[in-house]
Amino acid sequence: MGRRRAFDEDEVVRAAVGLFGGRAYDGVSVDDLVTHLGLHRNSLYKTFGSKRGLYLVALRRHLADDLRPLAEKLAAATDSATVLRLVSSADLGLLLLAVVERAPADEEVAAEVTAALASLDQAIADALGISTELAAALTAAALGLRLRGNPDGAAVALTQHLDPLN
Amino acid sequence: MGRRRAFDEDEVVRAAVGLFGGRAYDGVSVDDLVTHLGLHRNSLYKTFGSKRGLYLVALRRHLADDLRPLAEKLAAATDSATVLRLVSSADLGLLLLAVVERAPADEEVAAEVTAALASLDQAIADALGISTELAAALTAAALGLRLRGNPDGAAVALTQHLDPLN
DNA sequence: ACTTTTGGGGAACGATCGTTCTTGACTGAT
DNA sequence: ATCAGTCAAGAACGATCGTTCCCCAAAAGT
Repeated sequence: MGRRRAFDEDEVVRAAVGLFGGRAYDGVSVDDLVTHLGLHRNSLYKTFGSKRGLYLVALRRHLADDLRPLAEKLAAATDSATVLRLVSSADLGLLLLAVVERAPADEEVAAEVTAALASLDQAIADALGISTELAAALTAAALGLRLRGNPDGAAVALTQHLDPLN
Repeated sequence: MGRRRAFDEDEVVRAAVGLFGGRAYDGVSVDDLVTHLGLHRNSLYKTFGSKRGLYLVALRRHLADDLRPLAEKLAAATDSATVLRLVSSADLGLLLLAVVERAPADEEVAAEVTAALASLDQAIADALGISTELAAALTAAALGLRLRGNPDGAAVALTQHLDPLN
């Protein structure tokens, strides 16, 4: 019973991932969300409870859609060059912003991204047969490269000076 | 002529570095600034023009006070382990936030942090006698470690698998 | 002593923030 | 045909945002 929704919840969440991944949490207003996601204010609050609620759903979706596939691709990697290339070129804008900007202010976000990064570390450690410490360092290095916009040759130069590791 | 200031501009800017380095730009309100910096609203606007003006001054001060000394310490470094340790343990909270959160929205901030990171790269390249590409990768890796809160053993594990480089 | 200049105190501005309310349109079940 | 329940449209809420105004206090120059 009742009227049918005029918006697709999946599309809305994906679009929210794009918006929140592009600028800071406080830089995205509810007006922005309503305008760009194509749903009404009421529907937003009915469906997600609050702006933060939508953000959390978008973050989890980002991790499920963009991070899990990355971890699966990493499982097939056999050297650190591939790992660095895969991680630093992945679409992880929202994760990066979440780590730097939201996690310090929102412990639910902090728990989410900590677990996500840990699973990334584990995937790398398993794929290359290395320690989780070293895997965590590789993840960190890749995120750092991503953060700097992958300066030309940096990733290549780094892997050229890394041991075969495994 | 005129009345003397009841606040120390240096102290105010340093305190602003601390505030802006602790949470996102939009997460620091003018009320927060006025309360924690110990100067009046009027004085803030008289002295710095706007919240953004104070932010820019604080950012430049952060780079001058915290990044330049780091570059000087780096000049004495002879191996990548020292570089990673120095950079990843430096107090670069504001720089990190600026890169991830403000630079995409404020091109003056973007120019500032790009130049700062480039000078860091150059200092590392000069100290170790390596290419700027590799130095940029080291900077990125150190920032990534810093971003993850320097997980135990990660930096050590990474350097153990790096060539002597030079 | 008087003027001039600058800084601090505090209220207030319009704009925008996230959120909620009211109303009416739509649709499936009775 | 009627009812119950969901959604959309849009105005409006109080709170907070960055910024400005007015007034008086304090100190330097004449």
